[in-house]
Amino acid sequence: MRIATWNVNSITARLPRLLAWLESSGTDVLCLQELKCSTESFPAEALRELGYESAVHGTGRWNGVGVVSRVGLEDVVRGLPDGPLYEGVDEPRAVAATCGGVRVRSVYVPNGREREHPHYAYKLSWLAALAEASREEAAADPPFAVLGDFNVAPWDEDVWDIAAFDGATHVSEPERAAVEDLLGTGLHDVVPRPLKYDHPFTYWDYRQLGFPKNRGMRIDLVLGNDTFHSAVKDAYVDREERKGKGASDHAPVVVDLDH
DNA sequence: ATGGCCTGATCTTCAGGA
Repeated sequence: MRIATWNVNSITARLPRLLAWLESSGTDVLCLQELKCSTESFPAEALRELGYESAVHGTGRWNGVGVVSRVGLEDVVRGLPDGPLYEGVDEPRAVAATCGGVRVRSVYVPNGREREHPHYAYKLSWLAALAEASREEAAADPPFAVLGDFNVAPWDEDVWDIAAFDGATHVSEPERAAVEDLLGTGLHDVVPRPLKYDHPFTYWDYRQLGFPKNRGMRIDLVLGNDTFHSAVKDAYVDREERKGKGASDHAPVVVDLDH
C-alpha cells in the first residue's frame, strides 16, 4: 500500500496537478492539508471518477484537511476531541479514517506565527490535544499513523540554516518538546529519503528562489506506531511535484507499506 | 531544468502562510 501526505495549498488551485499526481504516483491513500475549501465545495466527484473516496473537514478560506482513498474509507472522525479553539473557533485541522486496515489521521498543525503571539500558545495546546487524541491508537496493535503538516522542524538539520531561524517559530524547544511528547505515545518518525541533495526537506518558500536554492524545511511528517513503522518498506519526498508552474510550496511525502 | 510569492476573499488590497 502506498500512503502519502501533501499540503496542497488550496485544493481548487491544485486540482489538475493533484489528479495527475494520484494517477502517476499510484497512491492508494492520500492525506491532504490546507484545502482552503468548505466540505461542500471539495471536488469529491472528480476524485470519485479516479476511484477515490473522500473524507473532508473544511470550512472555507483557511485550513481544511482530508483523506482520499481507493482502498476503502471507514470510521471517519472530524476534528480532535477536546481540541483547543482559536479566537472562539474550532478550526478544521484534523480528520481520521481507516483505509484498507490502516488508521490514518491527517493533521494541519497551527503555524504559531511568532513566539509571543497567541497563535503560538494555541499551537502548543493543539499539539498536546493531538497527543491525547492519538494515545490509544498509537499504543494499540493495528497500524496507525499521524501524517501531515506539523509546522515543526524536529531537528536543527531539518532547516536549511538553523542560524536563519534564531528566535523563530518551527524550531523552538517547546514546539519540539510537544512533538517529542506525541512520539512518546508510541509513534516513530518515518524519515523519508530525499531524491536530491542530502536532506529530505518537504517545504520550500515560494519567495527568494527558495526551491532552486534548496532553502527548505522538513515540517511534513509521518509518525507511525510500531505496527505501521515495522511495515515501512520505503519513504521519500517527491520533490518533482514542487517543480514548475502551479506547484504547492510543499512536496508530497510518500510511504510504501508492506501491508 | 527548478527561477526573484501564492491564494482566496473583506476582491485592485489584504491576511495568512512559515
